[in-house]
Amino acid sequence: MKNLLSSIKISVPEKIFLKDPESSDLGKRIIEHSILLIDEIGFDNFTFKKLGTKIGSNESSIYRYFESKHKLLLYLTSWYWAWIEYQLVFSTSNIPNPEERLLKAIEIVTQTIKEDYDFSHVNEVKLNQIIINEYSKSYLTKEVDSENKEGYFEVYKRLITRLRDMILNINPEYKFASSISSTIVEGALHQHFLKDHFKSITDCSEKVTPTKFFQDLTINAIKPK
Amino acid sequence: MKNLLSSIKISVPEKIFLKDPESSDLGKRIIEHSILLIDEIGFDNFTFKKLGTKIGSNESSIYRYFESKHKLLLYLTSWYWAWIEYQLVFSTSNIPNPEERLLKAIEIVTQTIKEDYDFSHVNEVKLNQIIINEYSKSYLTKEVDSENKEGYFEVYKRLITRLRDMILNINPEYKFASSISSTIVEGALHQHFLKDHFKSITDCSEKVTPTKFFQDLTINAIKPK
DNA sequence: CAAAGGTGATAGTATTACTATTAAATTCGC
DNA sequence: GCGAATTTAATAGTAATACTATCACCTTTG
Repeated sequence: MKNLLSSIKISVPEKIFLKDPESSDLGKRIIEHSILLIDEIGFDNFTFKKLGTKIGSNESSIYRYFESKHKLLLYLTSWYWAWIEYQLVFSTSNIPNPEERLLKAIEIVTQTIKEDYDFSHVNEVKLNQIIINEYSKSYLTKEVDSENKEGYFEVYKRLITRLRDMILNINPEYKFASSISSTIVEGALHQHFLKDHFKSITDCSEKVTPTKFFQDLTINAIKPK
Repeated sequence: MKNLLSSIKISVPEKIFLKDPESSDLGKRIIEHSILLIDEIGFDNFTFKKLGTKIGSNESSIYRYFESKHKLLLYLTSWYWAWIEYQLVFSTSNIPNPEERLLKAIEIVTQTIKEDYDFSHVNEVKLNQIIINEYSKSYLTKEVDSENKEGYFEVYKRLITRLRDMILNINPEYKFASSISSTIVEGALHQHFLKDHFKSITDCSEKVTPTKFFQDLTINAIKPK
């Protein structure tokens, strides 16, 4: 898996960046260190000036790649979901049993990333933490609708659509296939957050994973009555 | 209901404010118009200066009530959840059947507020919209843990605990009572957001409510096998 | 070898999220 | 009803943010 992943290129909607960060050394350093810095100080406290200092480069140079820190967040989140989508497609394609396939898919979208896949300059463990802590901020804005039209959330929506199709494949009569899919993906991030900060309102922990919870929930919900 | 609600006082953790906004005319205007303004321009674009202009008062006067706009958001969200909790307790107390009671509780926490209850100076319809669009921002910060210790999220956690207890009352063996409760509350906000901005990944609409989805989901999940 | 593109350095702007100080208005205790 | 205390308003000021603009240098490429 590791080797295969290192050789493919994750593709992110082009309009998100001004200049493709994959196209230069500076661009890759921006991605690499923005992940480390956002994980460290949080997106709210993150600035291009601080990032410039970290990578020994200039604020103005970073603006040549991303027109704002918000666009950089959109880039990182799109990259993450594209990476998850790749894993999902790859690891479910050879499972013939629809229920088994769905369980695997739920595992992929709800698990904590524990291992750094060393996908070039991206630290996936820390990126996963950023998604848990900051993903909502990428769409909870007054500009969602226009940014959605620009296609900035395509990857995320496509991932949820794939999950939905696997559910409908098991039970085409289930009325809430889209809603349960979006609930699984968003809800898993939330449960991960709760187990780190609000333990009293989750059953999830190191032993009981969000994966188990959502697998159980989904199987019971979609079974024909 | 309306009359009853107008006569009780919703109580918010004291440490959230510097001076109780309920204690003065200016305080009430701050609450009233902050709801209108945040709903209008979004929390990110909201400033005390703009609010001051709206209410014909001064920025510095608002700082006497709240030490930051973040604290004001915590106040509004605590107020909202306390109000929901009150409705929950009130409207389930006389339902003897545990399953019926749970279904009612899910209805309360997942419904859209469509009617302005005219609870003094609070516009509940717009406050509900603010919760949908901004609630996550109140806890997705680097300061969650210390603010949690201060008790700023008590009301929210208590509400989820109440839901959990109703579920355990039906099936004490169900392993994920806390997780499903937090998923219902958070997930309902998310589904409301999706139906307004990302229609393709939800089944919810004007006709199919998040309430129906979560009632169906929960009943199937918690039934003893 | 010259032109083009990429990067770095510096400066500047409007706005934000506050703090501090003082003055004016209002309310309260007696 | 008056003086004291509290509340509010007005002004000014600060450090940081989220950029934009300009220019110089350095490298790559045709």
